Amino acid sequence: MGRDGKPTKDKILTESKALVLANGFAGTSIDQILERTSITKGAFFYHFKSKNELAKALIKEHAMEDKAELDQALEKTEFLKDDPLDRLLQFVQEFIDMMSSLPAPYPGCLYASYIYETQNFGEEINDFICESISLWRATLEALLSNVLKEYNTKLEIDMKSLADLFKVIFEGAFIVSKALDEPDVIAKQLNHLKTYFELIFESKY
Amino acid sequence: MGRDGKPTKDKILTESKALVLANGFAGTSIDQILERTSITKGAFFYHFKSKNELAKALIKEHAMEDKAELDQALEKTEFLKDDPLDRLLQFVQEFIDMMSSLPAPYPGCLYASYIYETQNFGEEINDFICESISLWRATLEALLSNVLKEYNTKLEIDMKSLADLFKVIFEGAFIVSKALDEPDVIAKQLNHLKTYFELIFESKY
DNA sequence: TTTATTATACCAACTAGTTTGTTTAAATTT
DNA sequence: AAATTTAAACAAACTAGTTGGTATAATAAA
Repeated sequence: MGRDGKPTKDKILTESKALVLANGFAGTSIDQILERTSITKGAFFYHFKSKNELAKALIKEHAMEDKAELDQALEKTEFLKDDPLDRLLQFVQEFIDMMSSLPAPYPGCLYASYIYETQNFGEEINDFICESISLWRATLEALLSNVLKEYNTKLEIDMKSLADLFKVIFEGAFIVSKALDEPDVIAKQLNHLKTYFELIFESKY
Repeated sequence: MGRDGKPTKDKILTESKALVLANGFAGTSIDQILERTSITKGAFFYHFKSKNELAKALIKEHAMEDKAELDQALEKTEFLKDDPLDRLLQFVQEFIDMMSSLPAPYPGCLYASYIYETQNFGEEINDFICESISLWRATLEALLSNVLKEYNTKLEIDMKSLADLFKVIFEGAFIVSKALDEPDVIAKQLNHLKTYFELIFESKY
C-alpha cells in the first residue's frame, strides 16, 4: 500500500474545470493549476502524462456527471411513465429546479467551452462530445415518441429536431446568462421549453 | 501617402476570426495568423498594437455585422408592421432563410467563443458583449410588446425572458450544430422558436 | 517634368519571457 | 515496501512584442 493519490487528482480536476470554464483550455496554463491546487509540477505530471490527457480526463468526468444528471431526472420521473406528457414536463422541471437552487451563477458547460476550441483537441475528444450530446437527443426522442403515442399535435412538428431543443436551450442559456451576468436566465429559458411542450401536445387521443 | 493597408488589415481580421472560432482566442497564436495571411510580424503589429487590440477589433467587427443583420431583418419586415405577429414570425423567418442558404457549416458566434474565455479579456470587451446581446433583447422585447397589444395568450408567458429566447436558441444551436457536425440544426431550431410564437399568440382580440 | 519629401505600409531578424514537459533525489504517507 | 508528493533545476519550443530598415505612392518643390 502506498499513499492515496485520489484527493490530489480530484483537486486537480475540480480546480482545472473552474479555470477552463473561465479562461478556456488553451488559456489555462499548468502553472495556474499548480497555484490553485497548491501542488507541484511533479505531482501534476504524476497524475496526467500531458496537458492533453487532462483535457480528456476533464471532459470524461464532465460527461459522467452530465449522464448522471440525465439518469437521475429519468429516474425521478419514472413514476409518471403512465402519462408520458407529464413525465416529459416533469423531466424538464427537474432541471429547472436544479438550476434554480444553485447558489452561485452556474459556471457553464465544458462541452461548449471545448466546442469553441475544437482544433486544439484530438478527434477522440470531439467524437466523445458528439456522443455525449447524442445521448440527450436519443433520450428526448424516446420521451417524445412516448408522448406522441397518446397525444396529438395541432401543428405539424419536426420531432427529431424537437429532441435537440433541450440541449440547445440549455447551452444557449448558459451563454446568454454569462454574457448578461444574470444567473436566472437558465431556469427561465428552460421554462419556455416546458411551455412549448405544453402548447404542442394539447389534447389526448 | 504610402500604399493602401486596408486589404492587409481586412485579411488579418477575416483569417483571425476563422482561427479564433476554431481554436479559441488564447489558442490562436500570432504566428498562426501570420502563416494564414502570409504577412510578417511587423505588418501585424503595425495594424494592431497588441494581441488584445486584435481581440477588441474582432469583437467590434463581429458586433457590427451582427447589428447589421438585425437591422436588415427589421427593415425587411417593416412592411408587415400592421400585423405585429406576422412581423415577428417573418423576423425569425429571415434568420431561418439566412441560415438555410449558407453553403458551408456556419462557423459559430464570436460572442460565445469569448464568453468561454472571459477572464483573458478586459472588462471593456465583456461589457461590449453584454451590450450587444442586450440589443437583441431590447429589439425582441419591442416586437413582442407590439404583438401583445393585438393578440392574447392562452397561457401566462414571461415576456421579458421570451425576448431572450431568440439569442438563446441561436447560440445553443451553434454549439449543438458544431458538436454533431450537422449544419441544418440551426435553421431547424429557429423554426421551433417560430412555432412557439405561433402557439403562444393564438387569437386576436 | 524631374526631384525631394513625407506618411504609410511592410519585412526580417531579434529579444525576453512563458510554455509544456523532463529529470533526479529526497521526503512523506499508508 | 510501495505509492505518492516535494523541491528544484533544466531544456526545447513557442509566445508576444520590438527594432531598424526598406518599399510604396502621393505630394510638393525645383
